Amino acid sequence: MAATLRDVAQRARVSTSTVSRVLNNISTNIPISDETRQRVLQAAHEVGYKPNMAARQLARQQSFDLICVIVPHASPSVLTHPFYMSVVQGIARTCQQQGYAVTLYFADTNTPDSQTRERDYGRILDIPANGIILTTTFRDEQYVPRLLADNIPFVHIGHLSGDSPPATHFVDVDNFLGGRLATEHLLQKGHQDIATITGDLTMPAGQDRLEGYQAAMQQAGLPVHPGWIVPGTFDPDSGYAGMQQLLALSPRPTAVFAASDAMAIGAMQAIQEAGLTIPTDIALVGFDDLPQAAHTTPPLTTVQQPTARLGEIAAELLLAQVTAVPAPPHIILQPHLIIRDST
Amino acid sequence: MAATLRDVAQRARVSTSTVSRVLNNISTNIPISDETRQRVLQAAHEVGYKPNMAARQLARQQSFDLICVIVPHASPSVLTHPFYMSVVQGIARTCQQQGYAVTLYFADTNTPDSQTRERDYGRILDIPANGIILTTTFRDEQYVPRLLADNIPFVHIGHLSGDSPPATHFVDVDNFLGGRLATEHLLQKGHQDIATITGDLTMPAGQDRLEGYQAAMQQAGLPVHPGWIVPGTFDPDSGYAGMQQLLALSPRPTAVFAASDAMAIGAMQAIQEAGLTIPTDIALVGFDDLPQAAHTTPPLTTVQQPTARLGEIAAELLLAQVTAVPAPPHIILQPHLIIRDST
DNA sequence: TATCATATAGCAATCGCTTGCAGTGTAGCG
DNA sequence: CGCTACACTGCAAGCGATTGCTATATGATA
Repeated sequence: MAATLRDVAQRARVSTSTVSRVLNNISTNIPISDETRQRVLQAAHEVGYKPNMAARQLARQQSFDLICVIVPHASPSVLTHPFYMSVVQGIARTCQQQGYAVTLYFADTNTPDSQTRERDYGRILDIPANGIILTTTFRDEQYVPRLLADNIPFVHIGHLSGDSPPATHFVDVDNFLGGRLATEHLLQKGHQDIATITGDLTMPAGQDRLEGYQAAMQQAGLPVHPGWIVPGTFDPDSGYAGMQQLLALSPRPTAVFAASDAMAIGAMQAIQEAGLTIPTDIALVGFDDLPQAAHTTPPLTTVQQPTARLGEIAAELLLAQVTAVPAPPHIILQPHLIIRDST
Repeated sequence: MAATLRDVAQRARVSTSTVSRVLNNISTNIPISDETRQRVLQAAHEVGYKPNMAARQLARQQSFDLICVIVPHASPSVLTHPFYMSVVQGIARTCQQQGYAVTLYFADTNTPDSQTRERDYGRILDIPANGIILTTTFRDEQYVPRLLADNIPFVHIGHLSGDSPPATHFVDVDNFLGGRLATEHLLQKGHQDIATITGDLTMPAGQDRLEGYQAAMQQAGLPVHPGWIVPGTFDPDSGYAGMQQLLALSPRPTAVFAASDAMAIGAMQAIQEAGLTIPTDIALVGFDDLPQAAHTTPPLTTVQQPTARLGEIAAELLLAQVTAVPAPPHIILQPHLIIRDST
């Protein structure tokens, strides 16, 4: 229903060529009289002309390659965003280098009813993208089969839970290893009574980090007091609450592994409010290496995820798929420990 | 040079229609023999076929509307990102609601030579966007005149320095007011010896916040000791360094207004390392209300910018422009003070 | 007055893909 | 054996904008 060049041309009583030339300002060296120009501009404005980008691209022989990144549009948990920003930046850098533009689609994760999902999925398909990157913590089991069926290239950052023979291309970090590294570091510091505040256990990342913790404890031959595993949600508030719960315990654990920096920061607050000091009274390890982790008091020991690299690799895998270049179906990145003063 | 449908068709010895139908899988209910399907798939793979999205969009009569957001690709200052993330989210929400997709272009701000700029500008124009949003702290005086000349709809978040009769559409927050609010709050708390760590003074935001501080001091009839204005860069390290500089002063200021939360956090570190406490020894106000500001010890009093709103309004102004709907050329948003425990 | 340069504007082909409709071959049915 | 039905495949007309080339005024010049 949108007005086309022809509509404008008819209204201005000129040809479409003329309209095109006017609207593109001074594209060629063909001169156009001021009077005609005004008439065209006027007409274009009157019919509310908006160029059809697809047609323009086609005619101009410009290529136009887009990668669509699906990110969660979660209003509350703002603190988790540096992760996405960094991943997106990694994706964008790689894509831009190869001449692809990147579009972000914020999918509604707050109301995960199937209707909303359906709407989001439709809108995503309306985006003329060559490929799609699904970001982590996206419980999109609903999307995956359809993308597969629709034959649309995509890769997933983070992998699906029960996806043992992985049908999809993905890149992920080894969260299990991360949890183990954090715990082993605490063990090396001589701690035995090590508690953990877990992430969202419905997500593989949360689950895997917990299992890493458990594996390290078990390997050290140490028992895990049942009260030492307190569930969190990755958010600072849950870290705060979880820590208060741990502080009430007796004997009190001497060290805590928080499955996210956000929770670690919340935990710090709780510890300091209780008049205890870090790391003397309680040692603390986080996970993520958020930018602010280096600027807490004391600076936080944490497990660093190569977030930008995650994005870069996701983009590389996807572009390989899009251009039919052989590439491994999935890659798992190793996190590593950043030792600061909280342990 | 890319392979087209016709190339595939010739290779597979079928018509383009058949190829199209195969590649779109099961689009219509027209059946295709398995043998043909295989042959087509094979051929497509061999010539490395990649669909031309523009042509597809055009033929399918799908509209395809894009808004391009230019954001700085600054490797070092990761801490400033929550701002952009929030702004982008505001933009995306609004755009998506109106059926526009959003693409991010990370422009290189690290090497601001004109060659890089030129390359970036060209690439941006290659993106088939209906309009462009330039984010703040972008010193893009180079872009603006060209966008104007090329007749491309755009709005700027934050305004250009010497742009008194504003030629461009923009949305901004009142940084001057923000600086004044912060300082006045400190004055109300009874402080007289108030120092400030400024932002990057080459940016309007940095300059305006400083002027707000100065205005408040002057209005209170208080002198500003020359050493009390220490220059920073918005980054935490500069806050740390700036604070050390202030701590060495005697008499020492009793309150500090840091022109960004990031710097405030750096300053906190310096204060606590010096064995002083906040707010008893030194009161501290930040600017931005980063997510982590609520989780520092003590929680940081700060000036909140309506970042998401900034993005929303930028998008609204742009879409109005794109669709030729009348709208004000620019809007200025009011920041407000969030009082926590650091004052 | 004839010729020619110049300024404007239009014609029509083209970009690569989709899709309604028509065409062909084969099998099944009476 | 003739005819209908079905399974496939191809033809060709668009989709909306761009642009090289041609056509028409208009005035200047010889």
